[in-house]
Amino acid sequence: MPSAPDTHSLNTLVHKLQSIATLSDEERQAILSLPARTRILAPRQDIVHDGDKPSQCCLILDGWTCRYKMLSEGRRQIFSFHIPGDIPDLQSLHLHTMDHSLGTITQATVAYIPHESMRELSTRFPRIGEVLWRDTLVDAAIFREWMIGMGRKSAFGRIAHLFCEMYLKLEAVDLAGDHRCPWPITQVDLGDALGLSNVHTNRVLQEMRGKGLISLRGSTLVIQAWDELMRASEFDPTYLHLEKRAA
Amino acid sequence: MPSAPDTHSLNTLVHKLQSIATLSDEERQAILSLPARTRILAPRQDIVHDGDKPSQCCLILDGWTCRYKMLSEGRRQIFSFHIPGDIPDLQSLHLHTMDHSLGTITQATVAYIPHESMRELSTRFPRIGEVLWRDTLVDAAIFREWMIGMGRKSAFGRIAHLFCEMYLKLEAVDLAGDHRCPWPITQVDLGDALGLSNVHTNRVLQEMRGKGLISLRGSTLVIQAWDELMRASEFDPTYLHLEKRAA
DNA sequence: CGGATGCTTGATATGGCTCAAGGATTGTGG
DNA sequence: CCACAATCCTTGAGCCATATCAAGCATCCG
Repeated sequence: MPSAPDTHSLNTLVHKLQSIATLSDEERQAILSLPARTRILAPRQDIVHDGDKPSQCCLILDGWTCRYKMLSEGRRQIFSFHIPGDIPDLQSLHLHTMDHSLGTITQATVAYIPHESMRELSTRFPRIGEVLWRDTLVDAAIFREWMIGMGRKSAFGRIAHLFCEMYLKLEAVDLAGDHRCPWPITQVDLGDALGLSNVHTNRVLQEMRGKGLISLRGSTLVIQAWDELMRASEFDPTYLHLEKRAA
Repeated sequence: MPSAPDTHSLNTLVHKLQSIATLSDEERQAILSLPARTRILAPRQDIVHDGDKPSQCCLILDGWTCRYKMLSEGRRQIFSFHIPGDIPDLQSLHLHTMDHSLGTITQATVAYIPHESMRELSTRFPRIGEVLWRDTLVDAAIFREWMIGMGRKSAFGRIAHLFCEMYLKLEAVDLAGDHRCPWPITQVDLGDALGLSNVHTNRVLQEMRGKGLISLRGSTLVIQAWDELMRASEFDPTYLHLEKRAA
């Protein structure tokens, strides 16, 4: 019996999970046979809204999404950016009411997987349950790292740190390499993620460009001075808990 | 066969888990038969250190602890405060290297439970595994809420929000009531948790006292104006995902 | 009673915010 | 392929919330 072709949409998930853990052939097959309904969503569109009680989770196949919460007077906090392979609302499996929203940044292709199927899978293959749990724990580790930035780092350090983080996350699922990656995040989004105003975000980015540390044009980020950005932002990738590191 | 007396140290855990989920008698019994080695630790002492690879987790029976990370030049970020019933390093079950430290705030009594026993328990009682997973998800929800504070709220709002949060967490395990709770957190700790200097923390606390919103003396916090603090900090307890709410 | 720890105060400095406007890109419909 | 709208980026000026530095005071505990 031939295995599913590499274009199978759930391969995206297998690939991602293998970046943070090891799976057996049997487990891989089990994941690939999950039921999934695929949809294409426009940019800046909500997938799940604060207060919802979802009965499915959402696997990102293409495009970027973010989790965020709106406050009074139009203030917004973005908690995380998500890329293909991520299940940004995996937590809804065990926290039944959403305490924040999930929306697209770019146009995005997503696969909806019923909670019921995820639960069955975790019961039949406890190891997969553990890996999914692990994924939500890595999410939490990233939250903590953002807290360090917002609590104790300069705007420069926060932005540099996020560049390093997203680059490694993209690289782990083969969406980046050579210190170059897609960057569809606007300066307003970036500010809302890092607790900065758009004006200040803009000025720091110009400083980075001026010093030749990065180039950021046409939705592509090039990290020209990786070591310098890492040093300046006190970036240590341990918290990403990546299992396999690129060469 | 009589059930374990209420003084059984693992009752602390059962009590806490029942504040965020429902357990059957059988599950309760299974938790109570976990093996645990109990120790008393001095204040300001590390329990697990950044970089460790623990083989057990640590249930708080008495006292307060916090998770934190040290940065260059003595800067520190505290990620969370933990109280009796919490297992602050539960994540080490699936993230094998600690990316931060766990230490005591006050003198504390802790019970060490081997990872192996936790894994067995989760396998024999998948429902308990789910509840533990859920607990780590609530942790992450609290991280997100702190991110909102540090990214988008004033010092006043952050402190007020933390007061509301800790009061409800303590109340959920019967350690607070009547808008009064223990508060062993120094002003330096509070600043390190919320991304503030100790000087500014002090001034905001005085403002709160001056306005008659709180009283904070001798390690006891009294929230005199609950509604006002909730309003000013945009506090909405949904993110704590408490199952049973006090009357 | 003395040392340690934590709290309070004043003075000064600054990183980042707000407001406001103009310029550059990008995507879209004709 | 152009024109226009929408979105995003950039710039300047002024200000404020919070940081830093430095010292003295209060409280707790052995």
